[in-house]
Amino acid sequence: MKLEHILLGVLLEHPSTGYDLKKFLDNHGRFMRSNTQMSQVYRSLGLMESQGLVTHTVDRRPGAQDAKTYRVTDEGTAMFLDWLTGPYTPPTRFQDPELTVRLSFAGFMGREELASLLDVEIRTRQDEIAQYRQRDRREDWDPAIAFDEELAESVKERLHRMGSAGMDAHVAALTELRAEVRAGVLDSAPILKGP
Amino acid sequence: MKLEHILLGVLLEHPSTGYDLKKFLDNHGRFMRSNTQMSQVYRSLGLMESQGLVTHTVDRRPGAQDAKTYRVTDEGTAMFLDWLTGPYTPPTRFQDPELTVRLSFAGFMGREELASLLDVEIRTRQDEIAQYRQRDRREDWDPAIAFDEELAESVKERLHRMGSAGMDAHVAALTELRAEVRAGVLDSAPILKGP
DNA sequence: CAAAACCATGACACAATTGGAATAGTCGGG
DNA sequence: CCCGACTATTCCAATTGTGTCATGGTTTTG
Repeated sequence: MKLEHILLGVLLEHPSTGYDLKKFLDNHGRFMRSNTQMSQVYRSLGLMESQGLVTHTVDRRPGAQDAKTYRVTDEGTAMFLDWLTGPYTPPTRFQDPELTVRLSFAGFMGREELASLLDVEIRTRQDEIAQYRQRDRREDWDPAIAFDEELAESVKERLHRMGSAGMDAHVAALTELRAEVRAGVLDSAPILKGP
Repeated sequence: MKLEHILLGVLLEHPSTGYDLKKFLDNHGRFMRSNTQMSQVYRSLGLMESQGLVTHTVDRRPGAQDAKTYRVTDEGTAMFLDWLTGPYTPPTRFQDPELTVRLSFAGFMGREELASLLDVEIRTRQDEIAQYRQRDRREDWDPAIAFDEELAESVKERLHRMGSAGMDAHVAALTELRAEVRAGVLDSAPILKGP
């Protein structure tokens, strides 16, 4: 996951200062990325500005330090959209934030794009489930130092169950979402926007 | 997650070649780390060897490329154990592999160590749950480009539910495991090792 | 009132990691 | 005969991680 993409997406929703972005990453955005430092945010922002992806305007705060509000340029928007709707290669670990990040910016996608993104993910994980359905241990080892085999076995067993259950839940939730989106694609155009 | 630690742990269970390690990371170890490249494995191995954490013996394969079998040295073992039983700082994202990796090597830990590792994780996540129990949206924005608000909302809603449910399941599973381990601590010493 | 926490930016630096491509050769199977 | 598995290694650019230093105002809270 590139920090760049996250930042662009957030800035597209509303222009912010570096500090705001950092706060976002610590709160709402905490599922997108672990442990982001201030310096990373500022560095990334500076870099992106030098590449013409964002610009800033100075926000004078009388008595306090000036704040810089960043917004995305047209090139930045293009680059973000290219990434967002571009090819998605599911990471090995389904828990990795790749998909979550993209889904967080679903508002910038078309429904078909979203649907096909979900399809790719779901297919991938279903294949994995099929492939690794049965817990395939590898028995043969001889650890060189003290090793509590009983403990190791029971922890691994549970880890495996946690993983499987997690993957199942993941697929189930995405499948539901996909169904919703598919339904939306078919009859959302004529649907009115609510009360 | 340092690749180094994973590699040391795996090598402690049984000596392997770089190629074997890569295969492990793609199969059994796929929950520990995404998309590991050959080059990373070999580089890491080389580095560790230069630091005296591992050594290799050449495994001559007549006609084909020699294979190098790596094993962990005493320093390597010490360093691994230091890390494994050392302080654990839960990452922001509970889905991050930090804990999984440590748990995968539970066989090298004592039961008390394992129990306290679990305690740290469980406490951390419970606090997070308490803190972010209610979905706190941030309504105020004005996206600069086309934005499907309805879609965004429904995806975010589901993402949030997936996250919460995942976290709950995580905590529940770890709590069960902890209970097992605690029970084990109390009456495992006198327990006999089986038939 | 004093300490802590929040608001705000940004340079600099080094280590470490990532992701990818390129290179080279054997062996077994279809 | 071609392809995939097996085995190893090197190089590079780009990112990340982490941390430090520097600066100084405002708000909350004990």
